Amino acid sequence: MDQVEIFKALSNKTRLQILNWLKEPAVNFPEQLNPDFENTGVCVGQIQMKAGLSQSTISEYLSILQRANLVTATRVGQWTYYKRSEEGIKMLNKIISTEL
Amino acid sequence: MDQVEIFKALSNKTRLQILNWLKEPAVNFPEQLNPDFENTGVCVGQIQMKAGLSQSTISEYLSILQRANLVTATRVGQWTYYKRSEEGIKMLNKIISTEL
DNA sequence: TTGGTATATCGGGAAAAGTCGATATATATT
DNA sequence: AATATATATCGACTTTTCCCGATATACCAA
Repeated sequence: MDQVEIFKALSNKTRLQILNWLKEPAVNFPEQLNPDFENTGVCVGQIQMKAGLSQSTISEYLSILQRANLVTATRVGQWTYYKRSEEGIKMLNKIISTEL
Repeated sequence: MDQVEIFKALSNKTRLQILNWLKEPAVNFPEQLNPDFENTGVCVGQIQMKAGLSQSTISEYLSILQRANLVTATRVGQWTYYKRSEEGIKMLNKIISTEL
């Protein structure tokens, strides 16, 4: 993954917020229906409602974050659950402290 | 300073390269004339030549990096010397490990 | 299989970023 | 004061990003 792409993914207020919200799903998405969402993540619709942007935009943003390895996606039935990729974020930390 | 602006500053290959080159000025800018450049930094012209983009573009890029607190500038005579702001970069590390 | 819901993808218009050449400004030299 | 050099700023054009609505796809339930 290209460093530039990672930083581009982070160059947007909404995408940074999403990453932050996913730190504490239970706090930020109290209306979550999926009982296992702490493990699986939060579905697109919930994130979209909280962000207040269109469905297509949020879907797009989530895939940008995914391509940058900042989140992972799990499809369960008709829902796609997204959660932070702590591994990818750790990698980013390493990049910044060594390569930057 | 807005986080988004910092990440935008880093979302460009040339700007990332500049930041890297400035880690080792003596290695990357051997034709440097200023005898004190290890302290003061490297002047715009040298960076421009190495990057191979126009003078105006590099001047612009350096001020983008400066606004993001990733480099500092010192004017000496007709030259402006730029160097990494290790402090700003440390701050970025903190942002990423705590706020992201 | 028909319809309903969740997400992804496509096409597009507006705004921002990339990049240039030309010009302006600041400084130094004569 | 006149000229030369280094850098900054301006105006313009192209490419990319932002964000939308419309449509397609995937899955589920009756």
